[in-house]
Amino acid sequence: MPKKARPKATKKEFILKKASTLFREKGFAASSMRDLADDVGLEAASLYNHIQSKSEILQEIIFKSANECSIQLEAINKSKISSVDKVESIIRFHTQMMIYNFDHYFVMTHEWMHLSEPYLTTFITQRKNYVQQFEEIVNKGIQKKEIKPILPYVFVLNILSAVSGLEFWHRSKQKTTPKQLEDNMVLHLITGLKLSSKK
Amino acid sequence: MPKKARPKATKKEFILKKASTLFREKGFAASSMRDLADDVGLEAASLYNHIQSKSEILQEIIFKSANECSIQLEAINKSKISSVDKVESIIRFHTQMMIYNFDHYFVMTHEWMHLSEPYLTTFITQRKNYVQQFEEIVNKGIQKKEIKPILPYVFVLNILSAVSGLEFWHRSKQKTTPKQLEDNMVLHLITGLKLSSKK
DNA sequence: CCTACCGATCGGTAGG
DNA sequence: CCTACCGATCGGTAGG
Repeated sequence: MPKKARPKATKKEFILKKASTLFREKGFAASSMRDLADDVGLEAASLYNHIQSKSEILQEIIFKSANECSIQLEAINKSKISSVDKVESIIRFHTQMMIYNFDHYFVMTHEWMHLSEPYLTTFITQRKNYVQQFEEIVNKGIQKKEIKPILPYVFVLNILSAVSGLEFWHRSKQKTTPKQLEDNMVLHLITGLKLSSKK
Repeated sequence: MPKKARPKATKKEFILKKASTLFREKGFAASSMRDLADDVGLEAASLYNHIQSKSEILQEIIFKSANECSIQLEAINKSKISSVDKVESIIRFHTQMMIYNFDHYFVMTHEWMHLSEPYLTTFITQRKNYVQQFEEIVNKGIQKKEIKPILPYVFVLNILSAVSGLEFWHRSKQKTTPKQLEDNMVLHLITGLKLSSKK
């Protein structure tokens, strides 16, 4: 018989999952540990056998998504495809994150400001690096005449926030498949709206 | 001598302005009335001579922006211009809202879920109508072959959330003029990213 | 994992 | 517009 079984990992993940849904719906500050305990099916005090603090929960939710984003961008950036195709890959990747890790992704994009130090600074730095790396891809595309001369950060921020706005879709009846959604995101954000470009 | 002077209107507006900045920075739930009182330069209790409750402040901030959006959309919709030009007008209008009424607009898009009833229901209904009206413009453009066959709500939500993502720009050094920003928003969201459309 | 409880802080009121 | 204060709720701990 081992000294300690460890069902904690599983239970902790369950708590994190419930917390990510709760934080998305009510926001971090308006969510109490008693709310969370109700969702999990425990008394509030019992949560502290699995997690250290309310802050820790937010940190784990946010950095799980943030690190995945960073890793994916790195991988896309290294691949030998055109700049436009890299941008397309990033749009598809973010759209998928939003669809399949909705709560985590949403909490990352909307609640990061409630991180405590030093995590807040870490996150801001990580995000800044992410945006710069993305901008660099756009810049190279402009130099190679693949991409029109647009302000790179406008394009980058438009994409990142357009994706996080898909919450509406997610809440709604989902009459569209994830694939359709992804294709339409690419269609709009890369080729624009106009049918003929006579102007 | 009149029975009552009325400096209240001015003071209340000052409180609302301070509150909109505070709510944008910390979120509604994490902002206390003591925080707000500090910013305004009063004791917390004294705020209640000018406003009725914390909820009321949020309501006034949000519906001021929401009503302005609804009125503007109505006006644009009635004007005799092409569908694409209507969409462009809406993009420019929202970008301007974000630039010049940053705090109010941001609080509307990020904190509306903290409205209490019946205001919450009113807001959700108003927003739904707004999106539907916008979608209708896109739909007509598709029928008239001005706009490519895209899912209208994808396009509409992309635009609305892209604008609210410009917070980053707003916080930054603003090396771009508002006019440049507006033009780039239109450039991206209407004509896309690609230089040549050979594909 | 629960009961019992802590000090701190919350939105808001009484009274002047 | 302030002092003084209210009941409620917060994140978290002690002890078993």
